[in-house]
Order: sequence, then structure tokens, then C-alpha cells
Amino acid sequence: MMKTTTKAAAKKLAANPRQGKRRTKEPAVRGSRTGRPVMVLLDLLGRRWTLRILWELRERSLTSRALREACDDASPTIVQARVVELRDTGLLELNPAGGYGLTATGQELLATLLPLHQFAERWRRQ
Amino acid sequence: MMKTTTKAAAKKLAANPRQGKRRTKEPAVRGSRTGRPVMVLLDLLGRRWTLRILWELRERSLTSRALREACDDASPTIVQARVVELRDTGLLELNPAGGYGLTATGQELLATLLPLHQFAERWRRQ
DNA sequence: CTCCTTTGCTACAATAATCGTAGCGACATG
DNA sequence: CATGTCGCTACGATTATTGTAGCAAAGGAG
Repeated sequence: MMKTTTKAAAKKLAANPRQGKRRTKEPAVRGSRTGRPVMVLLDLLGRRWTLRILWELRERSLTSRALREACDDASPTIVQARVVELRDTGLLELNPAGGYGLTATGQELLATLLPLHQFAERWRRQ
Repeated sequence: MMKTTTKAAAKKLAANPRQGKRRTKEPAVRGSRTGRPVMVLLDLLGRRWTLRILWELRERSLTSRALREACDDASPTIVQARVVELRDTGLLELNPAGGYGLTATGQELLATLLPLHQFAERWRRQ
């Protein structure tokens, strides 16, 4: 019934090594079959919690748990799934010292999203 | 199980008057209980097809069907639901002459999203 | 006034995505 | 060893999204 799907973000990981290196399999982004970068990006950002996660990491790194709390205590399942996607697409990374943070590319993206803050304020006042 | 929900975008509309004026009920946006404008906005945009719909309307109005086709033939159910949300939040409107188009506010929002196009291009090349 | 097409919109069952709660193994500290 | 945190997963329950059909209200052509 679906046209294309992220076959299943991540299948199974052997065990639980404190830090699991991201394996490079499934594209992680379903992306409107055209493959046009913008569409792929819009699709990626248009998934629940993705924008929020990026936003919460805009000026600091957060541990997996802190990140969940920052996102209104979102389900660990989905936050983890989003983190995997964002890592696979090179926007986010797990710091060697621990905690998640934006990559250089991720910060570039966030820079283009920052104006949303101002817009939101104007928007609120109709 | 849910913390907050869009009780059900729209229940039932009496009949099918060619153009149904949006009724003002449910907030339409669940928005991370904090109520902070940015969060509400991120939540709204973080729903499937929302960003895409706005994007497709960036430089032209489209009829409901044309809009669906532009969005990779997304399900009419979901496109309609998103359109309702976007109308309720004043970002999109149904032109008297027919077809959906961005409101002034909607265009403001889109203006802040346009840079995503350039980013996406850079992003593609890693 | 019919026939025909388009428009905005809905119903419905099936499927996929998301949610909550619980918990694992690895590692560090006391 | 006992305790705590870390990144991460399992799994049943609940929503959200998908596809397919189709309705009623205009509008146009004949």
C-alpha cells in the first residue's frame, strides 16, 4: 500500500556496546522518489520530532536521555529512530565524550532554521 | 497514552458545499504543552506532508487535486487534514476563485524556508 | 434543462508510524 | 560488589497515514 518506505529504520544491533557506530544500510530517507535534495530534506524534516530534536541541540549537546526530556519526554523509541536517521544523513553525531551534538552540516541547517523563531513570534500575534 | 492530541482534525461536515468555510474549533496544533510559539510551529511543520504542501504552493496556487498530485499523489485524507490545519493556523487559504494558496503569513513563513533549497544542494554533496 | 466535468471534501478498511513502559549490557564511581 | 548513567532495544497499545471509492455542489456545453 505504501509507495516507498524506510524499510525499517534499524533492524537489530548485536548487543549494546556503549556506543554503536552507525552502520551504513538503508538510505534512512524515503524521499519523494524524485530524489531531488530539497524533497528528500523536506521529507526528513517532516517526521515527528526531527525538527524539534535539531532545535533542542542548537546551542548545546545533550545525552540521549537529556534529549528525550528536552523533547517533552518523547518516546525513546522514536527519538532513537530519529537520531539514527539524523546520524545517517550526517546532520548529527555522537560525541566521543558522550552526548549528541550537531555536525558542521547540521549547524548549517540549523542556521537556516533559526529565523523560524522570529516568525513564530509574529505568527502568534495573528 | 497520548499526552495531547488533535482530538480529530475534523469530525463531520454537514454536506459538501463546494467550499466549506473553516470552522474554528480544536486548536489544530497539539504543540508541546509549553505553548511556546516556536515549539507549536515546529510541531505543526513536523507532520508528514506539511512542509511539502507549503513548498509546493510557494509560487502558485493549486486546486486540491493538483496539490495532491504535486505531493507525489499523497492520500487525499492526509492532504485534506493538513490543509485544514494550515487553514486554521492562517498559513493557507482557499481562494474565492478556487484553489489553495498561501496567505500573507504563509508566504512569510515560506520566505524563511526558502534557504533550505540551497542547503539541500550543499548537503547532497556531503 | 440534461449530460458531463471539475472542485472541495469524506468514508472506510488496511498498514505503518508512534507511544509508554520496561529493561538490557557496558562502563564508571565509591 | 552496589549504585548510577550511558546508549540503546523489546514489545504491546494506540494513532497516524495510506489507498481506493465516491458524494454533493457548481460550471460549461449542447
